[in-house]
Amino acid sequence: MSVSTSSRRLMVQAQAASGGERRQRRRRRPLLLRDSGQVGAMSRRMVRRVLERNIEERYRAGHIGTEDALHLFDELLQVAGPSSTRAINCLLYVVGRDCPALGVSLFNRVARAKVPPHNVTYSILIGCCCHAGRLDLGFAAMGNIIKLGFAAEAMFSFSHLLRAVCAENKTSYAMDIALRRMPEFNCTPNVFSYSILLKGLCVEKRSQEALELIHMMVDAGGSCQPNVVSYSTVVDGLLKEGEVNKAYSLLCEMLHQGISPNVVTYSSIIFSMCKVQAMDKAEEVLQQMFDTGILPNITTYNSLIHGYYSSGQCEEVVRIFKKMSRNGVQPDIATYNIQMDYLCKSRRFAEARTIFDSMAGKDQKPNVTSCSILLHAYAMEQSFHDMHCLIELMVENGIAPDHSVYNILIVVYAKGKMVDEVMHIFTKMRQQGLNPNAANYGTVINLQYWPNG
DNA sequence: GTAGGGTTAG
Repeated sequence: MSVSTSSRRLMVQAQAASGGERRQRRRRRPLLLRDSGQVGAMSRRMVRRVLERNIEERYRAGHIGTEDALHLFDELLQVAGPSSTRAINCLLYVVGRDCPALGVSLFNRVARAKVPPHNVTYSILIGCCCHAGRLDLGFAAMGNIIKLGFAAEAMFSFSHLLRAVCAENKTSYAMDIALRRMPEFNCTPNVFSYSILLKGLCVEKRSQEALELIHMMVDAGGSCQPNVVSYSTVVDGLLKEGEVNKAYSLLCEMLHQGISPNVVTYSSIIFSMCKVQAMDKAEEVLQQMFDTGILPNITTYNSLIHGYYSSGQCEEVVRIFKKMSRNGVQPDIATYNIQMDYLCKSRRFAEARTIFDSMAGKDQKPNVTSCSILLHAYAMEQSFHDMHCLIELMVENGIAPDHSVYNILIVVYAKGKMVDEVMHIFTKMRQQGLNPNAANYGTVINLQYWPNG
């Protein structure tokens, strides 16, 4: 399957999403070439060089937004030549980061221009395909990389694919790609590739295999030794599966290798302790962090806040908030969501709504999780009017429903034996590119609802 | 241009 042909639908979607942006962009004056007469006066090559240098400098300084990148892309493509690859990569990366589907469509324009394909350009393209949920296009692009003879240097492209394959819970397949196929192309997996596999195994609750893989890395004794990310990933996986002793042994192995735990390692340990409401132990680890000069961040504090709420120790939550404030750590969206969830579970819906409404003012716009928490509360109360208003608010603010939101709606409709509505939810999910998950099917089965039964 | 920790549904 060729990328340019099979991504046509994606391009149409991207262009529709940008609201005919391209037409508007053409009408705007160029950012750098203020007078088209200048183009005639200066040589094409000189214009190109100025533009390329400007783009690269602004990119390095982090001064290019998506809109700017789109305008600069139009300008650069008019004069682009073989030297433009680096500047084009900067622009593709910026656009693809915000709107991956648009990144794919820009790549197709690059492919038609007189700019030779480059390994980095392809890796950005593959990243866009994967983020747009089009792994098929990502693999098609990898086919092109192999044909062009870039495979040996395609580490970044492989990383994108490995991550996307693992995200589909197909870590065994990702392992086959990394450990068998990549070496066949003389592309040896690096510590990033291994970390992706380790994380994939842990997510699939195969942390024992992750442990074996990390030991395999050590035993191989090559240049690809596990680092703090690899170890923290597996320690986290083991703890989440309740393998506390194995996690502790691995931490000792890490220290023995001369690798010190960092804020992520500590936060992961604190999270596991909070999860089982071992708050005293979590506080001991927190103190150990301070003693070793590693400062907790908002993720660390959120675990503690959640732990104290779950164990009904609200006064301790107040203490943690004060401690956070003293240490200059601001609450983030997850903090507010944890608070809202606690309030909703205590049936204090109005207070939860107050937090929800105040979030935007605190520069923390509610996300799909915030909406899901509130929607669930309304569903429990059978407040259909509030549910309806909240869904409208989500649409207005461009917050796409996720599995959780749909599940709440499935429960509501299934409880009311509203067969057509339940089927409609499943259809809507698929239209949005969301496959109903085990929880969604489980909901229907648990409610003894069966469309043809 | 690639990797790790926290919040929601059943």
